[in-house]
Amino acid sequence: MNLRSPRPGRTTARRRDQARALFRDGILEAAERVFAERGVQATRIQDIAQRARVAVGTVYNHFDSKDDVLGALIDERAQEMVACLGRQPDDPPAFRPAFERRVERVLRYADGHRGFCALLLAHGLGNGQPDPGRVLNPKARRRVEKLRAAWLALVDEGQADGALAMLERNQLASFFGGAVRSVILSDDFEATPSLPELAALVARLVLDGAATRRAS
Amino acid sequence: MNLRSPRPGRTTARRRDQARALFRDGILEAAERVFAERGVQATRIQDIAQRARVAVGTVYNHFDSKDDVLGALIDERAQEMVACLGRQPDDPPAFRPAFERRVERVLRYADGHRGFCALLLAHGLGNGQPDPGRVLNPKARRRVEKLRAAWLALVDEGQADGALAMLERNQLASFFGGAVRSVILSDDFEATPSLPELAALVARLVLDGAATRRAS
Amino acid sequence: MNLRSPRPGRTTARRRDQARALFRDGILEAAERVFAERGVQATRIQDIAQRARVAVGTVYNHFDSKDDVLGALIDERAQEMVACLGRQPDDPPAFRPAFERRVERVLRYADGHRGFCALLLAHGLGNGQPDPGRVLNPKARRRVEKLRAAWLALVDEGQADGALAMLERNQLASFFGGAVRSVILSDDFEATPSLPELAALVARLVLDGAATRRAS
Amino acid sequence: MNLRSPRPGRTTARRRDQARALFRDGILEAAERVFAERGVQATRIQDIAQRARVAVGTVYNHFDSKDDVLGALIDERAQEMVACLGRQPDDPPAFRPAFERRVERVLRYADGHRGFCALLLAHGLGNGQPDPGRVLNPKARRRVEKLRAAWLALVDEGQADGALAMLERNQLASFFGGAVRSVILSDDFEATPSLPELAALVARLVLDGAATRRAS
DNA sequence: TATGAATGAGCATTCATTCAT
DNA sequence: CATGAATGAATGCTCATTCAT
Repeated sequence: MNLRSPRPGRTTARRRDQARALFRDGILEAAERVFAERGVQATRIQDIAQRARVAVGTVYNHFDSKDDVLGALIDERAQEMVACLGRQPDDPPAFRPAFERRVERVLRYADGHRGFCALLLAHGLGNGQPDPGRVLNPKARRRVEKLRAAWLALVDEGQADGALAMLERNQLASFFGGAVRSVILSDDFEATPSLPELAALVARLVLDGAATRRAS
Repeated sequence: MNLRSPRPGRTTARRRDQARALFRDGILEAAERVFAERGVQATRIQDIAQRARVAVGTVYNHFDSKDDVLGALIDERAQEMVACLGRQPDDPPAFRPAFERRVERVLRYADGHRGFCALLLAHGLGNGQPDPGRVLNPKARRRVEKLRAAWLALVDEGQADGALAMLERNQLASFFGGAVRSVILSDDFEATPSLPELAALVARLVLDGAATRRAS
Repeated sequence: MNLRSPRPGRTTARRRDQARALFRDGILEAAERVFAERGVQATRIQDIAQRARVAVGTVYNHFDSKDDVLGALIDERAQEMVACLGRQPDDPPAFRPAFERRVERVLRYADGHRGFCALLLAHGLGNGQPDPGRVLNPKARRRVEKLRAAWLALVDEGQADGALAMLERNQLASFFGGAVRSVILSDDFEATPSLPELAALVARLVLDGAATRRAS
Repeated sequence: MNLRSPRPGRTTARRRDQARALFRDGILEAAERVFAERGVQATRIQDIAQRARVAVGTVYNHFDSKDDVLGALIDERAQEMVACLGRQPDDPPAFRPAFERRVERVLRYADGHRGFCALLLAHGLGNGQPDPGRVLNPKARRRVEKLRAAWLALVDEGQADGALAMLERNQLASFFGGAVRSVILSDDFEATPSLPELAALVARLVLDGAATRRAS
């Protein structure tokens, strides 16, 4: 029963795994685009397959179901966004400039994945609220908790630093996430030349508010 | 063929119109709930009909299609929200307290229609951004422009008053809308005892920011 | 239980019957038009009602069902066509000129009811064949047997007269009916100025054939 | 993503195409029967699928819609009927015997597809008249123009040959088509033993008429 | 009796998923 | 493993018929 194909050598196996990964990534990338264009529910597996230049069956060779594709996509992308949001070694020590840098990284990431971010944030994922409309299955929802946690960690850091008012941390996290979401979704986002400037704007709005600064 | 029996008296006609309106409102209310629970796409006409204790065909006697139900719902509810957002005669003259009052009205409205607000805002309608995922048809999208306009009007008022910084008005409108959305969607929303307090929180965050106020 | 409305006098009753008949005829006339325009199956009761400027329920006050409307229509119109087809007192005694007169009457009738004739004949009713497609219910089919019988009677008469070859009578009846049907449905029918000429053409084709007459 | 496995060999591809064609033909054949039995409008896609021993979805893998099935059916069958109607190499040179042969071929074809012919001719397609009742969509109607053209060509041929009287060609084509239709639909059609005899009858009726031949 | 809104069975069509090749 | 046609449950919408007014 096992005579037919001698166990492939390491090299062969690795090559095969690479091929698998290529297919998988291709499908995810295609899914990201089509989801962004048409919306999750309106996207048919066939659309994803076509965009990935792959047969329908192939999608099912790599994912269990349509929901699984979405789950994997969120999983992967959320992880990347969490990385952007986290403090990095060369970030300035003070909260505010570090905050700007982190927001800037998020914006830069969103620049290449606006479609995904639109979806992710439109579903309330950007700030951890419940998912209105249950578009996501429970599995996928659990996966975005990491993102919510990242926002909370940021808030905690700011409060520990003394830079943020001691308001309820969930409220603050939502407020921050919502502000970033607003900017990403704004029509100006694509047109704006400078990401650092945009990050500074977010920081100013979020930290100092929109009111005119009282003299004195 | 024009042998019609004498047209029904005014009273009869009025009563019939009232019955019509009752059915229509019942369907809309049912739709609002089911949409909120299951999401627009996942909601079947039959679900709406069942919830409204009405036959499927009856839904189609009052609306052209599923999309039309959503459109009418948005139309009606958006109008109400716009009314909340507008300045009213007995609002205080100064911008900030008036702003709090207006936000409070929005929150109070959202309290009874959280499902709708979740949907409306989840689709980016709260601040006029493009609709990621095309869940709404163009007709419905046009209808929420009124809501966007209401936010813009509020911003303009604040800037004219000198209370708001002269930042880009679209950005500010998005920022305000996003903040309110965050609060409404937050888990704490239902638990919170006092709407005025919540409105004050929103106003503080949005106008003064989340940073600790520097002494001096 | 019967005190309420004293039995109406004869005059009242007659007037009411007249009104009933008006409604009934109006509906039938409307049905004839709509059936002809859209086809039987594609016609909705509501279409008939609208055309008759009557409520849907009214149609059901006069007919049992959609099929019943069609049945009554066929019944009435077939009777009229049978009358056209029958020999009348002032028809010439010889078969051929009488035949022309009878065909002319049919054509004249069809001129005002082309829609009905198209339908009737399209369903094989003009010459008694079975109804391909079972568009008609058995009841209605039985009703058009009268029309088939009229054609057969005409054939019998011709054969008794010695004017028609002794071919199978059903075949001949179908042949005659088909020829008339062809003319009625032809695009030229409406354009043709003279009905007698057209009747003569039918007679010539049907009796003498389309071949060039051999000199001799 | 273009990592396709080597495309299947020619043999495989051909076999697959054959399978496709088998399904398609099976569906068309099933449709022909069910359409004939129940009528086009009364036939549900599910009926066709069941008769073809195929799933509903499979019908839609081969055709766009119910109308498309009818269109394809007409397209295919009309083409075959046109072939029967056309002059063939070994047809006798003289018009009348050739005409008989051609009619005989049509009758022979109709013998195996009486259902289709009933439908086709019931819709006035046998001789090009307008379609009473709009049962066919425009696409399908265009497809039967070929059949009408074939009848017209036959008439032209006969007139050029001097065998047919110089009556209006459309009228003659309708007359010929109607006569053949009458025979096919007649109850005797199935019972008749000899197709050549039937063809001769049609020819006699159509060319020489039904009148008794006057002695000299 | 006329009216017209309510009803719900019925049907065309879609699309996630399977599986033979 | 890739492929893509087959599958059939699911769903939006229609329309003949009923019935309270």
